[in-house]
Amino acid sequence: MTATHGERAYHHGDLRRAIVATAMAMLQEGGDWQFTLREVARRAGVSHAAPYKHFPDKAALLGEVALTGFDQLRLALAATHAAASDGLGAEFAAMMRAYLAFGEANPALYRLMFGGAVANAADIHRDARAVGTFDLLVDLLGRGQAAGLFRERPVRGQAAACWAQLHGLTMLRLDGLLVAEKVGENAVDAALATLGEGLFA
Amino acid sequence: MTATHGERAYHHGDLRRAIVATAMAMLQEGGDWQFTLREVARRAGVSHAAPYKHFPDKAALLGEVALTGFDQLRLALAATHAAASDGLGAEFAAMMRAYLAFGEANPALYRLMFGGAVANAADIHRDARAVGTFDLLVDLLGRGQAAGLFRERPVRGQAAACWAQLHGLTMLRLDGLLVAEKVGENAVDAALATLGEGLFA
DNA sequence: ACCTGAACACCGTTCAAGT
DNA sequence: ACCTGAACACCGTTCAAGT
Repeated sequence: MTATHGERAYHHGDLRRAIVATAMAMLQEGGDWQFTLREVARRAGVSHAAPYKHFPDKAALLGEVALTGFDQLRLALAATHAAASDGLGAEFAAMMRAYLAFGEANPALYRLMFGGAVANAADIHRDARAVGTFDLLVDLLGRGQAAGLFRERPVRGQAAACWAQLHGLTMLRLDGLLVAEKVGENAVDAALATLGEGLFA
Repeated sequence: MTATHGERAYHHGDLRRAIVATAMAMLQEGGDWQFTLREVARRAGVSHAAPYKHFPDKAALLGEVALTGFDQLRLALAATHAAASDGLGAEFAAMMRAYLAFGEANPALYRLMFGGAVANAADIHRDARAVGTFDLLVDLLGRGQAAGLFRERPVRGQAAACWAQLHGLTMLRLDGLLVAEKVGENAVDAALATLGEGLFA
């Protein structure tokens, strides 16, 4: 009411952002990424038709949420870079841990990001916000090779190996397939050790 | 009509199997695993309520289909074992290739198997039909270690590393994230090479 | 024993109409 | 410009009723 003169922008100013935020919140609560567009609208306090003024369809909202997830993942990985002062080996280990921690902390969001249900998955993943995540790996491996820490191999291939290992571990764990009884204790650590033996010079 | 005396077992004998087969066929056609229970019934030539006489709900059918997929995957991997006569190295390479080929040939089915939409994913993946797939890897790595081909490490940890790498590569490729422009040519081969450098003695 | 048809509560999406 | 309410075509699921 202190704004220009009583105008309240109809609803609350930025419904688009509110919808994305609501969807993100719902992903955290239920472990399921299968939220419903109508419930998002309900929780945002608008009619079920309102979201269509901001997104062409549900898949588009899923895509926007996925990109927000990539933003968070990229920032989480970049933070380990900023905090690393014990050398490249420690920085590498911290990045691996940060990736796995993100998947464990955001299971539904992670599934959504890679689940193929988003609109034009190919386009989403070509987006700079998603590609940037991969580039952090490429950069780190490149610096590691220059320092003699990693074997000299095509760096994007090494990055693909790291990414696939991290992604595979994350997904298998979300599916409950890395339980100790089947795969042994500390399967994740063992798998990362094997990856390391292939990377370190 | 040559059967006992004109009785045709009402529909066609084994609706349960027909439903699973129809669902599998639909997975192959559309690249999408989001088939609808009503359409499965339609294509099987029964009412939309009929499947409920054989499955408690849709998730149960998804689970049955997923297990059928694990049967196929396990058989595909076991076939490489039977055909291998050029030593363990070749057998290992053949198994890696067979796994990746399965994912590429059955994208929707593969997504369903690991997508978390099935009923009680944890139970499904504890099923012998699914665990057997992993055991093939464990067995091969065990024989390889005994022969001095692979480094001596806890074999289930090595198997987890292989599985995660294969699973990650399969999923990332299904998502279109391993395109050459971003990750370099032959990213899959490069990633497998890095895995090999961590495994081979 | 196995299947059908109508019914219920829900979706995603569209569109004329409201402010 | 932004949102609502009713409407349409679809789902998953249930249940009395048919053969």
